[in-house]
Amino acid sequence: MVEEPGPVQAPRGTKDVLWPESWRWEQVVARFASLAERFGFGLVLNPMFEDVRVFRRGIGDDSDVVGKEMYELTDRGGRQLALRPEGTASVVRAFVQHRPTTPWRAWYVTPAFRYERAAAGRYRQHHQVGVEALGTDDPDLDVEVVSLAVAVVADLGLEQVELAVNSMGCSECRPAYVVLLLAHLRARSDDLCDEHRVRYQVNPLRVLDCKTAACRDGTADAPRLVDHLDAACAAHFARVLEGLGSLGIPYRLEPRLVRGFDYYTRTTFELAATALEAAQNAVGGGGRYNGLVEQLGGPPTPGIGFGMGIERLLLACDAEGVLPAEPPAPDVFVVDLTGGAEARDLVAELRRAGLVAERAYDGRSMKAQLKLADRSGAPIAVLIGAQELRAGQVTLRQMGDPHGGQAQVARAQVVPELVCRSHHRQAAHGVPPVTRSEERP
RNA sequence: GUGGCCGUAGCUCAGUUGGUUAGAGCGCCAGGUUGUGGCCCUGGAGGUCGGGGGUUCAAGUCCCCUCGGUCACCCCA
Repeated sequence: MVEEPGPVQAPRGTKDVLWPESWRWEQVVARFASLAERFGFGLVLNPMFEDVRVFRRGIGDDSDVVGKEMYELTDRGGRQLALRPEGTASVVRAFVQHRPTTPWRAWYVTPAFRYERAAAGRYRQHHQVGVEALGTDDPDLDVEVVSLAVAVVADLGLEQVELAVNSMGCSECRPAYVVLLLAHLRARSDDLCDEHRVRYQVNPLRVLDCKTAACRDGTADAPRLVDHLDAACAAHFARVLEGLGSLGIPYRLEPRLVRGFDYYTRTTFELAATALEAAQNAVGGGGRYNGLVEQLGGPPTPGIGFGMGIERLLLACDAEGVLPAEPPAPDVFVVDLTGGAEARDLVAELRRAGLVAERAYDGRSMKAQLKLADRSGAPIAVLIGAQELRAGQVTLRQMGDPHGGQAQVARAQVVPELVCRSHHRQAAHGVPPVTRSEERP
């Protein structure tokens, strides 16, 4: 086997996220964690690969994700494994295995792997944050879960996001509806798009979701699932919509919304970023899955959850010009003209005192070091030259000040002085300093 | 997985009907200023022209394959 020469690059559909772009990822995860925990969800960590049956039984063998997009592998012990293509099935598997007391609310952040043609906003390894809530069918919980998803996008600063909701019914009422739908599709099959004209029986619900003009037309007067829910599902859905209305959450009732996983029952929803031009504008989606726990070998247990794609959330932020990469600047930059030992010791002291301290290396010229200090964004530079060293002092230089204000400070006073200045600056920016007892008269 | 478009410096891009040592801006490094950043000036480093094969006296340019990106379909985050 002869290897290709030249550098090796990240596999197709994967990417490296470098600083400062990765700072935005930290923001998304931190803000999501904060909100989810405010809603009572606790972090759950799952393996990135599972027994392949977790996904076959959970998501459904006929779904595209399981049928043709899974990364499957056999390990050295002959186990049939798969990289997780989404989050829910693994979390539910963990629920069945550990049986935490219900209602059990868990949030997660995880990579997800799907073998598909890569494009903007569509990766072979993407990343999701999400939640799952198991143990109650109360429609008020549906409202909480949807409102959490809406709160997350709002917290990022996104405004152009639309919420679509639907009800998929349940195993009682959906089959009867599918019969009605099939009858309609059979009668109108000539009007459907090329693919669905011959394949509408395979997954009739999916035809409703088809974007082609033909299928749109051919299903315009098709029976709607929301009109054929049984009494219990209809009451549940009505309560969900009432709750959304009561909380002032705008939504669009979307009877054609059909999601790709087989486990959904009753409430389903999707968040679409309308600022995104590309087809990949779904930033999140989820719904209820009242039969999933049983399918994975647990007791009958209702559940609901959603997942959101970090890459797509960030693309949407780009499109709306929110959440720019603005990692905080260091508190101080140490410029040392005496060989570097002074900088070495001072940054160590400053960091022990809790400040973010930077410095230059390789004995660069003062001009070069100040240039780095400027670029770092640090508000203050500490200058240490031969004069300062002799006098036991340092020079504090105000960066960003066109007049370049400078002051001499005794070497022994540098750390407390800079800690003090840092606290004042944070207070001025509305960030509570670590200690503020001195502000009480 | 199917079809279209695109791959030239770290980034954004020029590069004529194939024709000498492949360019610009920004960024980076150094100097102008033997202790002062941003602005300016000068200089410098940096390129397997995505990779491989072919056509040709000659390929960044044409052809084939391949890898990657991207758009549509599909599917979804």
